[in-house]
Parts: sequence; C-alpha cells; structure tokens
Amino acid sequence: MADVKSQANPLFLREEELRQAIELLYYAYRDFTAEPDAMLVRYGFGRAHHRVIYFVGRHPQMSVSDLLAILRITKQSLSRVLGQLVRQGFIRQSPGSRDRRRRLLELTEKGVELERQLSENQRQRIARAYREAGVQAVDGFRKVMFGIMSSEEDRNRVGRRSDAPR
Amino acid sequence: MADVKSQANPLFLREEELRQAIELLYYAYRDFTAEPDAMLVRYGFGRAHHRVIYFVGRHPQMSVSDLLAILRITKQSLSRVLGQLVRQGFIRQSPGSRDRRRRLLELTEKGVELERQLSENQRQRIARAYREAGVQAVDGFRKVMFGIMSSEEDRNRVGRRSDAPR
DNA sequence: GAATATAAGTCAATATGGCTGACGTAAAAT
DNA sequence: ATTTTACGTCAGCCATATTGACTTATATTC
Repeated sequence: MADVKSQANPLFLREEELRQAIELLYYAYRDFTAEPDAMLVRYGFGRAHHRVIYFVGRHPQMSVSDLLAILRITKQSLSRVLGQLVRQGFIRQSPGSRDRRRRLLELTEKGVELERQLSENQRQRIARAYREAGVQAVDGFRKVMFGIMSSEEDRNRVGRRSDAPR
Repeated sequence: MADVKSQANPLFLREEELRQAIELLYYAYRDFTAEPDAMLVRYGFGRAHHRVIYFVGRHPQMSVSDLLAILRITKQSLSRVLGQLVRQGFIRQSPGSRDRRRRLLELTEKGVELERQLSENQRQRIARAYREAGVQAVDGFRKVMFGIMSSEEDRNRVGRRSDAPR
C-alpha cells in the first residue's frame, strides 16, 4: 500500500499536495480581500458593494440580469446593494435603447474613482506576485485557476489568453 | 503614450492582465466553495463550520488561539461555530498537559468523516485542474499563490515545497 | 505568596449579506 | 390579447461577522 504513494508518477496527486492547494486558495483569497474590505467600512459598504462596483466597471452597460448571472445571488440580495450605490451616485442606470425593460449599468465618475481606490491594492498585490513569480509561473497560475472554475461561460468572459499581448 | 504599452517587456503588467487575475480569483474561489456550502446546509452548518473542521483536521491538537490566528476572526464568532461542532460530536476538546488552560482540539471519527465528505469535491476539483494543467503549471500556480499571501507565517504553515515528494 | 497576564468562554447588541416567498409594473414577445 | 421577461419591492429569516464588558481557571512574574 505504501508503495503506491512511493511511485515516481508526477500525476499521482497526493493528499498533501491537494491539501496545500486548498489552503493556498483559502489564505490567498482571505488576504486578497482583507484590505478592500477595510476601506469599504469607511463608506459604510461591504464586500458585496465592491463586487458590484468592480463588475459594472469591468462591463459597462451591462444589465441587472447580466450582473446577477455573474454574482450568482438573488435579485433581492443584489437590489439592496445596487440600490445604495445608485442612490449614492456611484452607479448610473439608463434604459436600454433596443429593450427598454433593461436597465443598463455604468459607473459614474465617483464610481470610477471608488473602484480605482478599492482595486488598487489588489492590482498591486497581483503585480508584485506576478513579478516575483515570473512569466512562466503566471501562465501556470492561469491554467490552474481556469481549471478550478466550473463554468465555461465564466472562462470565456475572463478570457483565456495566456499570451502576453504587446 | 500608447507606445508604453507596446513595449515587449514581459514585466510590464498591464491593466487587462491584472483584472484577469482579480476575476480568476473571484470565480475560482466562488466555484471552489459552492459545493461544500450546499452540503453543509443539510447539516444546518455554514462555511465557517467547514473552515473549523478543515483546520482542526489539518492540525490536530491545535489550541483555540491557534485556530483564531488562522481564521482571523474574533473568539466570539468562533465560539458559536466551534461550540456547535463540539456539542454535536464532530470535535473533541481536551486540556493540554503542559498548559491546562489550553483546550486542544481534534476531530472525532464523526468529524473526520464529515471533513472527508466536505473536502472530497474540493480535492477532486484541484486534482483535475492540476492534472489538466501539468506539473510545470502547478509549480507556477503555487509560486503566484504564495506571492498573493500576506503573511510569512501562513506561508510557512502551508509549506513552500514545490518539489514532488516521493 | 500576591499580583498580573493569558487562554478560553459568555452575554448582549449590532451589521452585513445571503436566502425564500409573494406581489407589482412596464415592456417585449407570441 | 395574452403571456413572458426584466426589474423592483416588501417582509421575514438565518449565518457570520463585529465591538464591548465580564468571568473563570491556570500560568507567569514580582
């Protein structure tokens, strides 16, 4: 039995290796979100507001149902957060021209500024990690992260390019 | 100005590249936690219970303050979750022999079984992603994830080995 | 040995961010 | 004209986190 684990097969994924990955995800995500979370408190906002600000900034003119599909929460949950952001002037809603039922979302200038502030720390954290790890490691990171994701749709939205465009 | 982005410098980390990483972390973590979360509901537990079960399983005989340091939550928050797990027989507490103020934590058999069930999906998800990405990519994944983490202490706890032990 | 510090737990109040279910309105599609 | 879709709202519930105050038991220090 012990011999099974002793084989020099690089595809034999041992318990320890998998546990390490579980912990890397936990610790990295925890640290990745800690600083924006702390900043949000000053606005009376939470992590949910950051997500909305982020994805609206990323996909301007997206509809509410697009956003719901990305966040995978109920519209009631989104409503509270989105409503606050609209009322406080971080996000602007405008009816779609083709389909006037849709309310297209975009950041206001104030929203853009908040998004930039919130994500700045995350961008720098990634930039540092990427720089220290090197281009080849970054490529591996992307491959594994794409593999962990469930949805083909999300993979396409993020974009699979691992080439360094120039 | 446009020429800055056009330079073939692999260390120039562009906006798009950093945004992609932010999204990879969001989507991967969301999908990584979705299935255990769904299972926990059947026990009347939440993600916090999974974390406690996981880390106690990982570090048997750890103290309450060790666990608090890993989770970075208040003892009041931990107390409710840990108390439930102890009362329902998933975790056993026993006074430390050297320092009897400490209550050392370990999983019961029932706890080991629950931990295995909960993490099984996560292990398989990682195993598949690792297998598809290949050993070199896995190494890169580890490097980047370690870089994203803030704390040297956590890095040491997870263990930095990227060698494939046999 | 007395004073202090530490480990753990508890009580109470509060906030955030999810959820379900029910219902309403406007606009598009059939 | 009817049905479906997109969006919103009200109400209530639950899990998870917070701060602050206080207790008990045991170790450590003076």
